[in-house]
Amino acid sequence: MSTTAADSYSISELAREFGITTRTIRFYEDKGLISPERRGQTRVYRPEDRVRLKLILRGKRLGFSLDESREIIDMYDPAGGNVEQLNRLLDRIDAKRQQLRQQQRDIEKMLAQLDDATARARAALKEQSD
DNA sequence: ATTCTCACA
DNA sequence: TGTGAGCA
Repeated sequence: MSTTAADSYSISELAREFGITTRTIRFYEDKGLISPERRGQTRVYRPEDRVRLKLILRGKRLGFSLDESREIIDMYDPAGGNVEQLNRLLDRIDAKRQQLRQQQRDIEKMLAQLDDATARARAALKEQSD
């Protein structure tokens, strides 16, 4: 393992590992999703910070906002089975699914309107040639 | 190389 | 939701 010391990571190590910029990691901290320790001025990330970062990225892939991800991640209880957290996650996924379906309906309506506009424009052109 | 702040999309 | 610049 390329660890610096007692299971800690630097911001650049995490950035490299997850394919994001150090800027992004500091941004997440600013939004309250991660709270690394400080050794003087520099941030020292522990394994649990690394896990949180991984969960943030996972939430992003699922289409969750940082606020949504934070709400879910903050419920994680290292002890216990995290029943409440998992139920919250299921609720959020359900809401996201409904949101996507609504967007899907909206897109279909817009496509239909474009079809309509196309038909009208073509009809108008045809009258020119007649 | 790291931190912070301000501006910007 | 991030990024870039300029500073210390």
